[in-house]
Amino acid sequence: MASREYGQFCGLARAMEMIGERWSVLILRNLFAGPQRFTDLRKGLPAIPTNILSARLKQLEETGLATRRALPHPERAVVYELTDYGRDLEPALIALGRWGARTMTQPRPGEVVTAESVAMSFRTTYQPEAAQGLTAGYEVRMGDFTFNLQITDGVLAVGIGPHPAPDLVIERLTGHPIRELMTGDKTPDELLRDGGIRVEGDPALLNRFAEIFRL
Amino acid sequence: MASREYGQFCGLARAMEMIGERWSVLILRNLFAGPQRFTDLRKGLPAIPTNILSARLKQLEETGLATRRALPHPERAVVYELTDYGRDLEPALIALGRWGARTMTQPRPGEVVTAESVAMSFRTTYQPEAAQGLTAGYEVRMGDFTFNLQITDGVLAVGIGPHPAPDLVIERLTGHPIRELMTGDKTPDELLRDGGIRVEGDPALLNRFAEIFRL
DNA sequence: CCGAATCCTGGTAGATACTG
DNA sequence: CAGTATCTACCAGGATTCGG
Repeated sequence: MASREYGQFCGLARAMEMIGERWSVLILRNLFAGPQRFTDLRKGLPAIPTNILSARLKQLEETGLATRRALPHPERAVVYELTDYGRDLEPALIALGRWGARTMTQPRPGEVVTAESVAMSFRTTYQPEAAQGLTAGYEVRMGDFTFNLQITDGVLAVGIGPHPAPDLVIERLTGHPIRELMTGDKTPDELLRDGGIRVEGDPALLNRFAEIFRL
Repeated sequence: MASREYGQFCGLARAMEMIGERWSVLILRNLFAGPQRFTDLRKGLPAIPTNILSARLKQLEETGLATRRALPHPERAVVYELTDYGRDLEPALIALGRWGARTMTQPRPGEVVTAESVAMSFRTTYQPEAAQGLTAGYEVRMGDFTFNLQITDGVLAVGIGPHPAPDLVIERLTGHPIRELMTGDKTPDELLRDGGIRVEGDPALLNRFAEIFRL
């Protein structure tokens, strides 16, 4: 079941036996965006060899972190999705991602930005204290990617794709305004003035956004 | 620097590039117990090949998570210790260890219990809310291992070895009383009555202990 | 004795081709 | 679409050896 063992009776060792192999946590990260087909995972993990993806999915299923489900008839497709047990990894992955983000100044040559990694960065930068009691829906459009961020009574849910009923739409026009907003390099007003972003909806929610998602 | 890359501009991917190889996080876990010599690490990681330990330490040094330091003259020894950056991983490792501990009912055949893994389990089971404002020093003796747990204004520090001035000493006599205390399988009174443990010091702190460390 | 480096073997990952 | 098959390259495991 566990791939290779460490020989220690230790929670951390058990965790690493289950998710410590190459690619496992990135597959899990992508599954947090919702059920994914084999091909979706390939698209979101451009560098993964297909035999490895196969092997990892099999292992995640065996260890009870994900399930494999065949969609009903007309859609002849298979989807993988997290179990509750797999979903319980979220705090750990957020903590890891937050730690790893500290060395992320610029993309290295050859590095791509995927929708799932951006979705993850919304989770890692989320400041629950700054969103105390807030309920609001954001749609964030960044070139090819669109995200829906639903905050319900201070609890964040991130999805890929448009928001059905956003309170505020933030659209990237030029540069990296979302990142600048989250780092504090630029203020919302500056970005609106110099044309980096365009917004629709309640403008007060833009300032709130900059407080809630802090790098 | 990073061992093998994932080709994604993502904090989680960066983290896994730095600590995702086999044994890395267990080495880090052991370094949380304080500066360790090569031989200490070998003792705490009985199954690690020495060349791998060597290679990982070199990598941890290169990536800035640990430093290698030669002790001053009479002690001709080398110690490895965490940098601040390495220490920042603690929340992530705690979250991972807590998640992994859920499948830890019984040691599997061949699995050993090391002092560092027990020390880690005190960190993962620690409930800060239950220790609000508390300041107390515990010494926990479990057969070969002794731990010092210092809680200072609700903040926990775990060390291996005796406590210089404990407010309460908990000594294991038979069975697995500490685990039973932490799981709630037995109450402090039951354990005192049936002789599983012996305590010295403020007995009220024993009940507090059972609230603070919950599996 | 401590802290490794070296060597060999076997297993896991990477790249690509192929198939139900 | 969702994988399997095959081949190669690299990394981990285990034992031994070596220098300070």
